Amino acid sequence: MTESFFEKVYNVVKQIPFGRVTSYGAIAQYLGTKGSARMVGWAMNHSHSYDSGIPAHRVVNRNGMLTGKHHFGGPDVMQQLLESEGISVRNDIILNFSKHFWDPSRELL
DNA sequence: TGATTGACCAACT
DNA sequence: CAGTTGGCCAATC
Repeated sequence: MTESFFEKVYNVVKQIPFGRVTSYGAIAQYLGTKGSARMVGWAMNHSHSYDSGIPAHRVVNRNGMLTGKHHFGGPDVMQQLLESEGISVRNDIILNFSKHFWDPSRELL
């Protein structure tokens, strides 16, 4: 397997169930490197260049805040996508974030 | 080729 | 309690 770190990130993000969200740090922790959470965000930034089918909108920061909403082509696109999956977003923050939170290292194995 | 940055997180001061 | 620093990996300057 010659998959790079960000390729693994894409692999995990694709496995996020519908109506669920996760955090950059959770993915990084699942990969075994919590410090590379920034890398996850970077990978998401170029996710469209690797595979357009990556639900990057399901990945937010630890606070459930839509930090990278501006990278979806619009400041409200990410929120609309999340609400479209039944996730309530208010003030760029996911409501009941813990409820929709999907931890790859816990649910996925 | 060395230095800087990046959609982060946790710990330390 | 708020601001700073360290850490991780890869890409860009």
